Amino acid sequence: MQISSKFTIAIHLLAVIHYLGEDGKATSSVLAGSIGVNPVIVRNVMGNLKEAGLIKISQGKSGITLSKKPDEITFYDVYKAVDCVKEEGLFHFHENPNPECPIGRNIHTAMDAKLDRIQASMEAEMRGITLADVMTDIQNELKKE
Amino acid sequence: MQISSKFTIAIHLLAVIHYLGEDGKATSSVLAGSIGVNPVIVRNVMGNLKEAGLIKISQGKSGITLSKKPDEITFYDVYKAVDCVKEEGLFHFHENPNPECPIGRNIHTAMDAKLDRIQASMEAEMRGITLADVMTDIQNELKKE
DNA sequence: TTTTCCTGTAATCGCGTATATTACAGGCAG
DNA sequence: CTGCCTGTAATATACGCGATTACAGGAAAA
Repeated sequence: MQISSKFTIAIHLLAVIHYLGEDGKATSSVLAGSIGVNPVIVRNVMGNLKEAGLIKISQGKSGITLSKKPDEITFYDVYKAVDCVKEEGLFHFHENPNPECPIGRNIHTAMDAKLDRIQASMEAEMRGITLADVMTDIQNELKKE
Repeated sequence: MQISSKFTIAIHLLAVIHYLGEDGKATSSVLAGSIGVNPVIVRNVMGNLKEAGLIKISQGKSGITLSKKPDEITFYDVYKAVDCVKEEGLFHFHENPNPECPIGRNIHTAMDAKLDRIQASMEAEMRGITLADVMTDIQNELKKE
């Protein structure tokens, strides 16, 4: 099991948009070229990011730009925007525990809060990492070249 | 995307085994009945838990027992035992970023450590929760009935 | 030792989800 | 107006999860 690549695609997307800057020629085809996936996937992810208010899209001979500064865009924002993990939560609970069994009819109550805590801890870590951190690391790599 | 129910099945399994106790008639069929899944799934999960040294299995007219005390079995132990999340990590990275693009050829380096940190934070939380915590909550629920 | 039940495991099936791909309608910029 | 781009639907393919059947082998109990 893995979290859909839509998440890393979205971060990559934002990084390229920021790198190209205001006047940049960021289109779904250009972005798809850098990321190595189909342009339609990029357009879908772009749609998610737009709904979440992270980017601005203009049509025609366009130009896609960030709506916020890189240090205001957290991994959590992106993760929520692309909706990789559904409402039911990160953990798939087996659905038919036996209510005739003392464990079966209480296992859900006993575990739900604990699973939520685990997921919350992951999401908290995500709130502490921003697009700016990624850009810094990329620029450090580029200097080495 | 969700983490396979093998994880919650495994916890449920351990809870029933502990509840039935040493002389308990815990077999894959009995366990499957409480959990509400196919016995073969239970046997596979049992195999994982056995490899990880969490339970002892004897064949014939059997009896499955815990190898450790409930407060020595953490969620992390179980999660690792059932191998829900593969070696490549929790996040699925898009596989073909373009090396001709300055972002494309550095995005992996820039993100890997960050993704690991997120996963590590989740796993750390898991180390702090044990089977004993689950048993306590279940017993509290049973008292209410 | 024989019987009986249980585990271990392979093979197959159905289903849902991820990603790719094609196609086309609609919108904005030049 | 024209050309390029986005938005989105429809479809195809691949893969993983869980269900199910089937059977070989082993250990306990008689």
